[in-house]
Amino acid sequence: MLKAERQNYILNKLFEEKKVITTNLASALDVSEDTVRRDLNELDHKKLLKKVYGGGILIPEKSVDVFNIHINAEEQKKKIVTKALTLLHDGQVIIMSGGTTNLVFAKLIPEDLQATIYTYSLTIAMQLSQHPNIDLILIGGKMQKNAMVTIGIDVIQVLSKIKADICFIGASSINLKQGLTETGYEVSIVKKAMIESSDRVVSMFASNKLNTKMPHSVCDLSQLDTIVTELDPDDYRLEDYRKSGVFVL
Amino acid sequence: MLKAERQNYILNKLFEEKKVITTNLASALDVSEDTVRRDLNELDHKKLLKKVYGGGILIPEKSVDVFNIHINAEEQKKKIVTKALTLLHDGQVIIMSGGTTNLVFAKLIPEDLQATIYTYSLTIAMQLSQHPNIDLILIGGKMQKNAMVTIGIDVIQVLSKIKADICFIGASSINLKQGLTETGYEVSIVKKAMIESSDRVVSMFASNKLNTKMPHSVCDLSQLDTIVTELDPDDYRLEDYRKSGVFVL
DNA sequence: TTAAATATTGCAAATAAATGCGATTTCAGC
DNA sequence: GCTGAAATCGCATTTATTTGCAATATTTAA
Repeated sequence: MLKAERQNYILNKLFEEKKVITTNLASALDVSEDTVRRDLNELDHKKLLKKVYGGGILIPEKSVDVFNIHINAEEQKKKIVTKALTLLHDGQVIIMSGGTTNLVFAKLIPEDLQATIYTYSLTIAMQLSQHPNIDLILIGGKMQKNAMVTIGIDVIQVLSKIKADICFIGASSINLKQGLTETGYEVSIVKKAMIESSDRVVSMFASNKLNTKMPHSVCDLSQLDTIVTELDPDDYRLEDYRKSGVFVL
Repeated sequence: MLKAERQNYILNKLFEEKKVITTNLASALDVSEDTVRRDLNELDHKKLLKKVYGGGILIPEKSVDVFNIHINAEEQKKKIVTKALTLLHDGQVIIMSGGTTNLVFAKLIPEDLQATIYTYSLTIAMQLSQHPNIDLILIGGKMQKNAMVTIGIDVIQVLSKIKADICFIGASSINLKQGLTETGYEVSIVKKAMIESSDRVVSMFASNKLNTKMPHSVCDLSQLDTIVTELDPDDYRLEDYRKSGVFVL
């Protein structure tokens, strides 16, 4: 029997029975336990099973990964969004875009805030569903899969009917001349609509987004009311933005 | 029994019952209490549970982590939904309700299926966003927070405009006289709308839902085309359902 | 085809892990 | 602070794994 055959047998057995036992395999395959262990080690190394003391088990589901959202530079983001918490008040109608910065923001929204929040981001909606006092409306539409947000005409339509007090908008890129810009066309359109529907527009982003540019325009700097970064508002890198009239938090 | 299996058992028990008792586990697993304690210590150390005097409990923050979805009796559900996979075909327009059974279904939908899927469940939408060939539309509306689904007039309105080939509908309860019934009024309304919009109605559920009843009616048995349980279609417990004309898979 | 290089396998000894038991300590609740 | 239940500790036993090594088998290149 070929080694490959043997390993196939082991994997089949594993799928059938959810586990394999070293000693059983050894006698079933009529090879020594050492050989079986070596096979198990190889398969484990190839991530085809998980070797455990006494045998092997199925690899713990990898498809649940969708729900395992990784937040880059979480500490920095916490610093940013904490500043923005002061902008929240009871009774507000709020629109939130997607992105992990907004997700961190959502996590830190105080338990007792009573507000209505619209979002088209699935992750943000899931996070906010933890807040008992928030009236949460998820804006539906076609899913933009990688970003876990809805996009398209349906989203625009809903947004056009809202009148919000404030919106929190993530940013791919910002610079003095073009203002906010986005990688994707569809997202840029949705963000435009968000801005249209909001009395006050707040954008939160890390300072490395400053003075960068993406293909699709969202809005001028003049349409932003407040920007929030991890920098001190007096930082020289923000000077030009302050001068342009936007409030720097 | 492998140590890994045992620890899995403990974790499952924990998610199901929110706590585990050392002595109970010892007798259920037929090992000494010391072994159980050692397992609990390991799991505690891996932050998979919190060991307390007398047993273990869910980790306080983990249990409120919205993104950590626990699927009860996953194996049973896999068995159910695997049967239903045969109902899928390229080009279909599909509506899916929420629930963990449908979530398991979503996970098992083949990579290469080309279809349009409508859902108002955030978890299902997130799961399906893994599938490159599925056109995914999330139906927006007010969030029903505990279930992670949208509900209300907006959902009904969108559903009323769809014409789907097939819908997959979870079930809280089913019995011969009242048909499908639900715990919540709002969800029952949404499910009614789903059924209205679909040519074919499929309900998947575990056999323990058979012959139970909840306050809010969804539909008669006659409106269901197919039901899928983990039982053999010939099982005597399904006999009356078969006789009523519904197809039992 | 043959010889050297390489890979696979089984064995034995050494090592490590898992488990249960008794003695002792800690804990929760009165 | 007392008491019984639960946890910890140390230890012995069992069981599984690792490692080095030698015997085969398989591949590679001349």
